[in-house]
Amino acid sequence: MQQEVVLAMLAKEPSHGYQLRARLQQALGPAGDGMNAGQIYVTLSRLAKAGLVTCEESSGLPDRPDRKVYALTAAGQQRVAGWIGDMSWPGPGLAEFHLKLIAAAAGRLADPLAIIDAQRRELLRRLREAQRAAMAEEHSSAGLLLEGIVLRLQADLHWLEACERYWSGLKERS
Amino acid sequence: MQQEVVLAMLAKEPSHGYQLRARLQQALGPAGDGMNAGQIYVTLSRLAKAGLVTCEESSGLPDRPDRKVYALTAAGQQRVAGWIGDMSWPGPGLAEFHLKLIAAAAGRLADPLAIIDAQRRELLRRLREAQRAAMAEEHSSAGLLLEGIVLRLQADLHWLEACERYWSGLKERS
DNA sequence: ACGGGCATGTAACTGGTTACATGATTCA
DNA sequence: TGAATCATGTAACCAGTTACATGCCCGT
Repeated sequence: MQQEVVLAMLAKEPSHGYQLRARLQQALGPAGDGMNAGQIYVTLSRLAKAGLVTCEESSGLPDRPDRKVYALTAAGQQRVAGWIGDMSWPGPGLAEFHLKLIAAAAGRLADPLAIIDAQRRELLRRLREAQRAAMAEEHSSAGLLLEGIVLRLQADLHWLEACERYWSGLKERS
Repeated sequence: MQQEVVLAMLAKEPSHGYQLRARLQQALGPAGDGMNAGQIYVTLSRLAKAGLVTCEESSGLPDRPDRKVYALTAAGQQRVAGWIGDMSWPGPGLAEFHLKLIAAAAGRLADPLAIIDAQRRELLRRLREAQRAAMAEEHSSAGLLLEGIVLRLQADLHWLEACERYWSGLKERS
């Protein structure tokens, strides 16, 4: 579980580990399977050690198990803000960007539509760059690879359109 | 640098580190930038420690710098074969699959067209699965994410077509 | 010969992943 | 009650990455 993702989930509100995990799975749906349960706690403890997160015993009910409530520190909030502003496209998967939008909207940190727009500009830039490189490498093996990269970028741009429709629909309904 | 990639480059013939790096960069072209030079040696030494690779001093010319020639062991060849046969689609990037085809063709380990075909079947299977899941999650945030996954899978399938054209062109010319 | 760049190699850091431990909750 | 499961937490492992060390090569 990437640290940024956990931080972003925490940006909405201080939570227990299982709450974070539940929200994560709800946001990702079936695409979010295959992640180890204990992973989130590893990440949380490392974030705490790095000072991005504080951890308090939830002393609400005396006989409850000793759960810990995690909350962002100032440094943590800063890192989340930086992450949201970072427009380098997440190669590995779309989930990261998707969670970024959700976190930005839930924590009222930024306007999802603005993020989508900035991301589109960045993606278009890369697309042009890849297309230019593909021209130069035509009919070589590297050119073939570039063709694939171009196709993926175009698919991602189409997905951004879908994101825009989704989030603008949510916005006008609020 | 993923270990499998280095092993695959080594499958063609025993080589020095810089030969591997050069071949890698030629195969990837501009898409292969941004990798640290020393990375390959880290990987090679770890592979040697794991017994997948042997390392001999190149005692060809006596006064040359003491380069090391790396070669696959039987276990290493087995791992490469397993990697080539593994049809789980490489999420992170297309480069891995691309290198797989190159390695298979160069080492005469498998027919690239057969790999492409098997990969297409697997991709189609995942596409159907994602589309079915997307139906169930319509208009939820998870559904949006699934839509993106579908678009990427379709793009990858189109790229496979391009791969097929490329490799079948190479084949008939040989 | 000397300085910069390059091929090579090594050590340490980081972060994701796995495996397992512990106590609580639920259900037969 | 006792087994199964779950929420939580910890320790260790592994691989990718970075930073740096070393020694050769080449141009001036």
